Amino acid sequence: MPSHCPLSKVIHAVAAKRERRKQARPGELLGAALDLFVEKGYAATHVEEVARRAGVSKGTLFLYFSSKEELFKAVVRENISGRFAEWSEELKTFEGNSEELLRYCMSSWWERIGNTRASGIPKLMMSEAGNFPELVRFFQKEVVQPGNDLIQRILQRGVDLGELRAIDPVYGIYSILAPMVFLNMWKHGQGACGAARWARKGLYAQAKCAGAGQAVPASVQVD
Amino acid sequence: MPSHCPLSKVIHAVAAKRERRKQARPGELLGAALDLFVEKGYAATHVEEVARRAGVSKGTLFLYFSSKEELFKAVVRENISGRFAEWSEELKTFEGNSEELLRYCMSSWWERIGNTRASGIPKLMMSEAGNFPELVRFFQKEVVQPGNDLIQRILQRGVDLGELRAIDPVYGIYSILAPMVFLNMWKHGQGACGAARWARKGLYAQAKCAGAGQAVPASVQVD
DNA sequence: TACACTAATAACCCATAAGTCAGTAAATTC
DNA sequence: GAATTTACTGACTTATGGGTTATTAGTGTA
Repeated sequence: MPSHCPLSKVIHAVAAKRERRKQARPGELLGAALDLFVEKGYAATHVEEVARRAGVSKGTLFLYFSSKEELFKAVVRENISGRFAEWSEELKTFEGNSEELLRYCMSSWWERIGNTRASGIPKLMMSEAGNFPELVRFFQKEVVQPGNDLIQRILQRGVDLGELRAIDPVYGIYSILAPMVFLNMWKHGQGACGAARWARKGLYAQAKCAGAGQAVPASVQVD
Repeated sequence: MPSHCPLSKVIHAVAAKRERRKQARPGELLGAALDLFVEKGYAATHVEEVARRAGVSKGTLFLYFSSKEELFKAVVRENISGRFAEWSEELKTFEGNSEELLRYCMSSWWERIGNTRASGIPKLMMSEAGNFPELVRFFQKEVVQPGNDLIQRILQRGVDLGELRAIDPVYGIYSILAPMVFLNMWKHGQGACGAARWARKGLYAQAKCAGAGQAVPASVQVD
């Protein structure tokens, strides 16, 4: 390469010139943010890195999201709580008995959240909640509470149809959520630490023992 | 309070004057560090706060520990890996059958680690390992590997005495560790996030189902 | 009381990362 | 094609936190 042609110039020539794509930016930023939050956690993810991965500058990120916290909330809404309305609608019009409905809900949870990048978010919340109380409040209000309500409606529907006995609703919610949350923690804990690897076979056996093996589709590859 | 007597002077008078206690410092610093690491995680714990809680300045902390990383390693050695030698000795001289030995080991693990502040460390490692690979290497070498070896020796002893069949050692180690690690994650995940609270009853049932209910003393209060 | 030794401190340095803003250039309008 | 709008940038500010060091002061000895 001739000396009058510095490397930076070449790189600059290759790199895309600055484009104006107002429509696409938020989605690209949310995608990059989800990747990094799940991979490194909330505190360890830096907004500048998110911006870089989305192909924009840090300033541009703050043009679309007013703070790191708002960025995270938007990620959660896009990937988790935003899905609840859809489910709620499906529940209203579902034809079929309670067993079918429960199977359907578990399957679609797995397809839409459990088996996607978004499944790292609950693990992140459990790991870092102690340091970010505002995020806990948000997550509780936006995810935990609506999720509980949804399950409770499913159970109530079963009771009303005479298909389920009138079990303590709290216990019913636990019974459904425990294996789901558990599988999630499991999935995202394993790579993190050698200690987790100890527990693989044993924990999977426990999950199956508690019924998760049936509830979650066969496509679940815990290993 | 008269104006010639500023508050800072009063506080200074009440605060202990700077004492020279070379013997006591390391222990006090390690204690404070353990508290904060378990409560807030590795990254979110600041050395200055550790020093303050131990009643010294930040400079003094670095007099006894060369870096934050060394401080953390010392905490792990003091509270976890340091105990292994003791156990190893006990194992050599233990009189009794394998069932008694296993029960004894589980009980003493619970007393010395599982039911103490130190039990938060494995949870911390699983949460933050992704961001601190050097700590993972350390933990693997100093805790995971020796722990595995210890259990394997116990199992081998049982096989040699004709009390246990020659099970796949990897599987044997899993079977013993899984419920222990699991209970630990459980214990330290619950306070952190609302999501954890979903799983309480369900997970405890699973732990019991996998045998942890027997292995761990009745004093275990998961709630 | 004087002196030597060293535990302890507080002010400092430096790197990092969240958030800001004045300026730049791509689109759009006339 | 000149004027206007606005998506975008990168250098800046500010705060924080790990680590260093010159100085202070407690303690033991003569």
